[in-house]
Amino acid sequence: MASTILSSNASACTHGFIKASCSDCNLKGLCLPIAMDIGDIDRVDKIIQRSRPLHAGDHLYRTGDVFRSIYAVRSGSIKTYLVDEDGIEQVTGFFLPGEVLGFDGIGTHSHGCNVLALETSSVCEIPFERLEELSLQIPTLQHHMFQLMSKQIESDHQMMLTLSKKNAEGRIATLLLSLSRRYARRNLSANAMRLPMSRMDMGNFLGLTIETVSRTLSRLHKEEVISVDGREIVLKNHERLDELCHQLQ
Amino acid sequence: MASTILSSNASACTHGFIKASCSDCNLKGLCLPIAMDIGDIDRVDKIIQRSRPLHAGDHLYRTGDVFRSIYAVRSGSIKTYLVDEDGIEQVTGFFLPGEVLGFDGIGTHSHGCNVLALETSSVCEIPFERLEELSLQIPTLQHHMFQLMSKQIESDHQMMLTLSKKNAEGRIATLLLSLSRRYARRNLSANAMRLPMSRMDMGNFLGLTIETVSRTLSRLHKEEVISVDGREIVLKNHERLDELCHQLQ
DNA sequence: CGCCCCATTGAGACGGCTCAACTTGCGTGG
DNA sequence: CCACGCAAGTTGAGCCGTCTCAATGGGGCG
Repeated sequence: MASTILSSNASACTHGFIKASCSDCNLKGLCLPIAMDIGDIDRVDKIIQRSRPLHAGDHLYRTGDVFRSIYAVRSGSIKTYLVDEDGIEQVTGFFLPGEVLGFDGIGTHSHGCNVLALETSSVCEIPFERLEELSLQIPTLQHHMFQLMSKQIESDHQMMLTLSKKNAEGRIATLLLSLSRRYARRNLSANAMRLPMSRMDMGNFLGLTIETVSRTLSRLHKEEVISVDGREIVLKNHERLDELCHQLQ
Repeated sequence: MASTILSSNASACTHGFIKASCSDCNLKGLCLPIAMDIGDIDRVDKIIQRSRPLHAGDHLYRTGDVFRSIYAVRSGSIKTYLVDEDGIEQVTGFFLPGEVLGFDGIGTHSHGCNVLALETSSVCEIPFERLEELSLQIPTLQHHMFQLMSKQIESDHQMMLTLSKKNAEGRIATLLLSLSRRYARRNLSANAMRLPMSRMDMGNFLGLTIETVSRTLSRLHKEEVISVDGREIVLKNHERLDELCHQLQ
């Protein structure tokens, strides 16, 4: 509950999408380089388009849409997912405020996945051609773009390890700790949180059925490692969760 | 067998690591942008370091090494893998001639994975700081870098789908078709190939045990979808492999 | 030859999936 | 206001695919 209040405060101050600017944004250390100087921040700020909020279930873009922009999440939460030829879906990531998405599709000029808001969310749209031009002029910005993409690749590789080697408990624990760390980075509680996604989305992302997700959360609750009430989660034993992360198969 | 000869010919003409240059290299359309003009290719060529070949089992770099360069494979084959705190390994990719690796570690300034030659291989080392400088001057080069990283991200996401949703046959079929397409791009046979990796590496990459890999290959052989003789593989029924790729769980 | 590594094959165990029943919360409409 | 339907989540029982453990075969090399 506490975290809900905090996060709606946080979004309140970024929701004013007429006046908002990067230099005022409390997320700027996350999506832009910390070391970037104020003049350069303003140059980036000028190309960014702040649109009205997305509602839960709204698509930001879909597979095959022309690639024009990347996006920074300002408030809410976003999931990205693939749909293959047979309609099989794979959730490929969850994105929280301060995180940047949309790097798929630079290669082919059309987006390679679907992107959807899990709750009311707002994003900053960054037209990619203009960002490229600016990156030619601002070396730290070019470097920052490489960094963001590099981190995405590293985290995708960690996910491959999770999917390939861990059992159900390890996968759930890994996701919970990842969310916890990402909330903490924004000075929100590392322990109490409201999950932005359904059991279905968690299971899909982690390669598990919703029944297994549900059973695993119940077991962790019974063992007092976490406490679960619907989407409200409290992490009660980080050490134990860490151990579970390294559990195999 | 035929493919072995072809590929050793291909490496013969790139192995001359004293005179080799990007403009002579028959892989240049793969690792450098096709549209790049000759003068710019020469500027890239000047910063590239061509070192002596790696032998099977040699590491190109290891987790924690200072990040200085990215690498283009000229001949042979390379695997990248993570090792987590408990020593669990996860193979995160195989790289063939013309493919570029090493994008991990831009963010943290130290490499996030281990990289090892599966057979005698040679690589072009591209010092990253100088590449960044050049990218500021050559817009197509900057764009190409973004494209390469974007494609890496997209293929990692496909891998997440494979690991999360497909059964053993689907995973094997997906890997075989991926290798086949990548050989074909270099004008090698799309059907007959020699696998560069052991069953162990295949299994590790695909989240399967070597026993399951072996059994699955044997079954596909018996059903005449492929023919297997150790590491020599012939794809005999691409359509059936395609079907298997979409098989679930 | 004997050793080691890699691969293959078989038998049994087990984790997560499938199917199914039930609960809970929420929005709609009588 | 309650009845109803619907979506999301929980829980149980049984099944199945892959893992584990173990034995065996073959190729390269000292």
